[in-house]
Amino acid sequence: MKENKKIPPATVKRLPIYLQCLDQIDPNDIGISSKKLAELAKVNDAQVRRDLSHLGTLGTRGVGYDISTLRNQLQLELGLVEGWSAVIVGVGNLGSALAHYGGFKDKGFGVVGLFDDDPKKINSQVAGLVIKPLSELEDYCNKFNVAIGIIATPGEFAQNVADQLINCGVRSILNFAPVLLKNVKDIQIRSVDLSQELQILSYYLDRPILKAVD
Amino acid sequence: MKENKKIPPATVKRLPIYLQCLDQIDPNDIGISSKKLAELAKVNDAQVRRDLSHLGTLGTRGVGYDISTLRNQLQLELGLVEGWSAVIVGVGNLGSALAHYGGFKDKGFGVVGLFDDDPKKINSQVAGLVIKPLSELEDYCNKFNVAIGIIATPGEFAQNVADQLINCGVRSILNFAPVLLKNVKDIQIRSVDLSQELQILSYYLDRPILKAVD
DNA sequence: TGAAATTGTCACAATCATAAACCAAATAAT
DNA sequence: ATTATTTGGTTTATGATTGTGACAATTTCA
Repeated sequence: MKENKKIPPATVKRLPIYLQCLDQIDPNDIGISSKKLAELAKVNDAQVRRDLSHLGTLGTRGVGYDISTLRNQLQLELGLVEGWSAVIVGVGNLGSALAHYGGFKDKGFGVVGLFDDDPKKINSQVAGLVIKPLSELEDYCNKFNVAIGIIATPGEFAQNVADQLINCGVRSILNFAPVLLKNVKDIQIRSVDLSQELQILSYYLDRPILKAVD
Repeated sequence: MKENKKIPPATVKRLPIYLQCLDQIDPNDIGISSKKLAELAKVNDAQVRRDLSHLGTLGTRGVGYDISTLRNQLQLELGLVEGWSAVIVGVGNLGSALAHYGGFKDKGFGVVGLFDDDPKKINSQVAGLVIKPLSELEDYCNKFNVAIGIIATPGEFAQNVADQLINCGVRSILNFAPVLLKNVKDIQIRSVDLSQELQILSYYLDRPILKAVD
């Protein structure tokens, strides 16, 4: 399949999973079959082949996929080689946890700034970064060319923070506040609502026969 | 639509959103139309009506939905009135943040225990709870009839912890560790992988024309 | 009574997952 | 070297799930 074609959203969501699976296999292995990868990723093997075919012709018939080629291609397709910079706004418990989270750096993201408007927090350090007031957000975003804003404020401030981020040129937002942010053209927003996840689990708790998805 | 029928997963995922939207509207309002609710939830209004029709005939033609009835029905359907108990395993930065997170209690979930095997953490307090070693997990689960386990350990321990939780009778798991947990029959598992969310955003950063979904 | 508002539901279109059929490459056997 | 076999990529087909437009049915209000 051609590489310039649009990749279906359902596939995009699985690409990071495949990447994760590659990190879990024996580092001595040099190749992997779609069947094996499907097993690790817990999806159908036909799905794996089809998903990967969107990235170009990566596999070798009769052999499988070369692991390092596959990893490179996944990273390339996902833009993980771009070294995107991120800021975290709201340095409470969750924001602080996110600042310490090593998984971001591993995947090529750099948290370059922490912001909070609580005077008690400003100028204190978390995870090696000094917390700044939001008034300095714009300078930071320009200086570091920040592409991603992570919102970990209480719900009531989230929309305002999002507006400010967008205003500063941030094009993608990962929102942990329990509110639905306004949709803005050309701005990517993903929300993670911890309590919603529990609620979905709760639904299926009452109905043990059914299976949750996604 | 009949109430005993299976609700499509895509709908189940939206029910908590509708509930969230109800909390955002003027407390003096007594009713709401599908159009208004759709606007708040950022979905199509036909979708709202169809989703809600799965809960029974709640609305009144020509009028709309009674807010308190709707809220009650959503809470009932999602099992939020059951008062499920949860434990958090892994009290690092993220686990600690989750322990402090108020959104769980608001929705009827109670965090009744924190567990960690780091000797330095055991017996210290976080969010009013004393951290216990995993050896006490089973007693706790029996005593409090724990239904939900929240895993916030590093990836390498997650599968082991999940096995232990299941062994202790926990039927639902919310996993924050960056690993895919084994699928077990009759056990509900949802995973939230922070770095994966960023990776999906990253894909669309390179392609500003497309829009991320979900 | 008639017009406006709004629901519940059907029908259709789009997306998606899975299975099947087919084809290409590599390896093993002769 | 040739052929058979295995592996697996690619394409097509099929069925399931999902989202959305349309509209009859019901209620309110003037």
